[in-house]
Amino acid sequence: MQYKTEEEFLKNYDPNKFERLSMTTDIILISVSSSKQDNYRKTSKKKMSILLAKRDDYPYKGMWCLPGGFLKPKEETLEECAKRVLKTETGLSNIYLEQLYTFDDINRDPRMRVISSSYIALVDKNRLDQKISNNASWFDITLYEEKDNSVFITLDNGDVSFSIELEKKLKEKTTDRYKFSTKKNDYLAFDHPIVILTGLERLRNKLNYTDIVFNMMPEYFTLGDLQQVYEVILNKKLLAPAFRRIIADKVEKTEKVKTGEGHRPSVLYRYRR
Amino acid sequence: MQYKTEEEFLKNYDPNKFERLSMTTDIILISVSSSKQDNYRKTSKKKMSILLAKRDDYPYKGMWCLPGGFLKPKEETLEECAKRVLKTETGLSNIYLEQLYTFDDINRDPRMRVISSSYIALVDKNRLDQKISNNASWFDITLYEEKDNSVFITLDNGDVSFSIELEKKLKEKTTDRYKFSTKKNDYLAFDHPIVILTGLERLRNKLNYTDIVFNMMPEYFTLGDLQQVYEVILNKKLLAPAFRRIIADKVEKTEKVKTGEGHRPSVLYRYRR
DNA sequence: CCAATAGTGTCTGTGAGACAGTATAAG
DNA sequence: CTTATACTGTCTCACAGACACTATTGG
Repeated sequence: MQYKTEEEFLKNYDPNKFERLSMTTDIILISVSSSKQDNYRKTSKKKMSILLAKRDDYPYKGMWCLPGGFLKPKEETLEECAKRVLKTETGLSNIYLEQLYTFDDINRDPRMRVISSSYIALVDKNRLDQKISNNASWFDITLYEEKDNSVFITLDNGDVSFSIELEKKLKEKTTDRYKFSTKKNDYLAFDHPIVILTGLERLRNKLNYTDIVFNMMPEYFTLGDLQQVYEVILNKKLLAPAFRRIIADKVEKTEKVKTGEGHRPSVLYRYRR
Repeated sequence: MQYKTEEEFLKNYDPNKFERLSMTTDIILISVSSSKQDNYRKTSKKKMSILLAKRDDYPYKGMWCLPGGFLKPKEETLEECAKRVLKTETGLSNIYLEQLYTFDDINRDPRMRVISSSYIALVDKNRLDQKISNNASWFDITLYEEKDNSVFITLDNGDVSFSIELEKKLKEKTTDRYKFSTKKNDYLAFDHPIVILTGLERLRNKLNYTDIVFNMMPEYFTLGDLQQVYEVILNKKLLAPAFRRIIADKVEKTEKVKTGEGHRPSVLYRYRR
């Protein structure tokens, strides 16, 4: 049928012309936590952690998954959907959010075709430690990569601890994009191991050329703390002088000082916007 | 209702539990073209171009848009959908493809809620110059950015030429992600000006830390050609010695030579995988 | 020979890696 | 005074920017 005007066309448009599907968002909420050491002099060790929720219904009942939810197509954008989920899980609404990737394997959800846009969210854990919803829990996450492209994710929430094995291969010779496939996983639902790995990889990359890290920091922090956050995300030790040179113009010194650590006090800095 | 097993749950699952929507893919097919100069001695000037299709139906009838199509949820992934579209438009099926971003403004399509995952595709234009479908056309694209964050896109297919004005602002203080908004546009359908800009930005970034550029090159090329491709994408002049140092280990010299240019012949190189 | 690009040699400045050294609190 | 971290000075090396220089072709 031919219409004369766009208005007329739209009035007669049948939205069922193309088959439809459901969409969800999955959120990788990342934070860095400190744990006190036994030796009173030593600084606290930092660990990266992500929030996981326990599935209390099928599919993947009893397994852990990234917080997420179905999109309400008439009402919200994907980012708004992600914000809604974050609000439910953490009580907070001003959390850094960034779209990561849209995962769309045909059988990634056994119920039906569901395409999921994943988001990275970064937060300073101290902002919400008591508020998270009771089906969710923080897991310390450790990556270990072998030379043969095996990748191991270890997750530990102090109560449960488990490992997942993935394989990493270059998708094209001419790109940086990796294709991950899960080799051994009895604990994480859906394609979430791959989502998590993709998210951590993005975070690692962005650390070097953005100020993204300050979304995970409190207002006042020492350069030692900041360096430890870098180290735990990049999974390698950095040298203090070089690190300080690099971030020098991103931070500003304050009058405050952090004392009581059993050694020389550390000046508190602030993010310079 | 409670089910005992996942199998039982799935058998009784109602896919209409969550409201559904349509998805599309949009493809930014990018290539670099040469145009002969009047002076026989001069090397050909290179331009970046993208493929646009003319809309022959509402909405946006008569305007230009990125090639794209609706996803068939039961049959294909987004990438397969993009490949299908590319095959129709160019006749080729082995084109570099990479997911860019999922655009999801609620009213981005006047017909109904449509979420679109955009893909970047790179090709050597010589591979397909005669094959493209007849509703599509290559447009040379030029970006011009003013200090006040205005961005101008100029598109020219030799027949039509038009400009679009956008505004660019940082989405968050702590990220590199820009938010674009269209200020003046009478020629490009949907949110495609923003999609294009996002795509070109991604391409520019990736040029520096991947081998992505070789997807746009023929098998044999001179370093001068390669440098010109870099220059047209980065929109700035490069110095030959520095450029050659940087790409030295990505390419390998061949026995072939390009002659007949009115000046010293140039050695042909090949991508070193 | 001329014009234009191809390709190389080398100086210089910047900035990261490395390491040694000084500073300072708690106990 | 010891221990552990905070913080700084400085050497070196790698490498990008810059520029000058040589090489080679078609006309």
